[in-house]
Amino acid sequence: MDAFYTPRAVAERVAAAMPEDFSGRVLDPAVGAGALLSAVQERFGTKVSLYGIDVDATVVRGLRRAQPGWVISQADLLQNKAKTASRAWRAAREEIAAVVLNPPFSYRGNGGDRIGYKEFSGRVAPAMRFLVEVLSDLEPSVGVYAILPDGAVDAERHQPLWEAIRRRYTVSRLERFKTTSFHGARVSTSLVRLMPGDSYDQPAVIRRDALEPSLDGCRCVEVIRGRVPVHSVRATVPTDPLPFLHTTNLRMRTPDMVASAALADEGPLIMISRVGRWSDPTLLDVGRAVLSDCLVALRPRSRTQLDSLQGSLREAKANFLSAYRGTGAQYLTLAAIQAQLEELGWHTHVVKASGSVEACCCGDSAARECERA
DNA sequence: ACCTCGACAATTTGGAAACT
DNA sequence: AGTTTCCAAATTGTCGAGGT
Repeated sequence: MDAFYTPRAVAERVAAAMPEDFSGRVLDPAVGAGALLSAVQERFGTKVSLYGIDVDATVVRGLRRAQPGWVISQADLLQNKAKTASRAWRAAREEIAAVVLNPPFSYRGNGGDRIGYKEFSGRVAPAMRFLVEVLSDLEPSVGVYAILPDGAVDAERHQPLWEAIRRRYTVSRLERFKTTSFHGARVSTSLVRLMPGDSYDQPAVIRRDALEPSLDGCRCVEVIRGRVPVHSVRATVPTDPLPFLHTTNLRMRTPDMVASAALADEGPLIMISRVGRWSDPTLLDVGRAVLSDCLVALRPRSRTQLDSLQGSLREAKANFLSAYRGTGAQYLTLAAIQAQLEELGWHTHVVKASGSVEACCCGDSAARECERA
């Protein structure tokens, strides 16, 4: 299990987020060195009683010695039996005012544990599993204050779970911490508050499929996620070489690698970086090239559209900048790219990399425009 | 001869307490 | 702080056995 304990400065922000007149029981189910509870104690003094749980027996022993006034239990929060048997958890079930939480983030890839919470069921990152453990068994009257990796907050596959949580809690992201806030790691995290009571009066996110398609002339654009990882290009010498384009080439302009023509996409393409940071869209105006899996290419239908698409992208720069998400490296999902483009009045059509150019996806009247263009 | 199902392979896609 | 690499689950494609 990872042990990235909460730095003092972060813990203080968590305590500061709690209401001024707060009092009652506070539980930290992943207490570690006790930084969060210490900060709460410093702010609220004798108005609070403090409970902690940790899986690490050494940590628990140390904390019990250092804080004789706290109730500290040793248990694995993800083991139902051990959890429910622990003194701290039982006390919290009886009555709890607030839960403070800095769960383990440790996670790579798209996996995670399959969990259920109310109407949600699916795979989630460990941090979310910790949060759900709390929510499914405890009813903190004031709320939950959790430090979560941005990936857990923003990941597409966690949205149905957040939806289920929002039905019962008002969820707010109170603060984004600096990526350097945790010692020995660079990670994007946020302070998220869950207050009992649903948050459905908050402005809902506009769903893409709820938007009216704009049919004023053809504004079709194909969205292509590159499919070739850099390492696979380095490992092979193609017999039919075409330029290989990677995020590094967006600024350098001149491709410095080649890959097999079988993997190439037909131009003209406007390329944006899927992973990394937004840089001005780069136009590849002639011929074909192979796209790295860190790039997304936009392919409009005609030269006039090419210009107007570039204009749209320039205009929407700020929106694209804020659409990048992630705990570590920032990235755009295909859905996020589509949402941005649709907002600008483009019809998007995700097509496979190195496939053939597909038929126009507009409505009938606009399709005729396309053919003329 | 044709359809269905399931195992396995290949590709696609989101994502990373990362890397430089 | 900005960026690079490439992983692993999810999804899609395919192939053959067995049923109709």
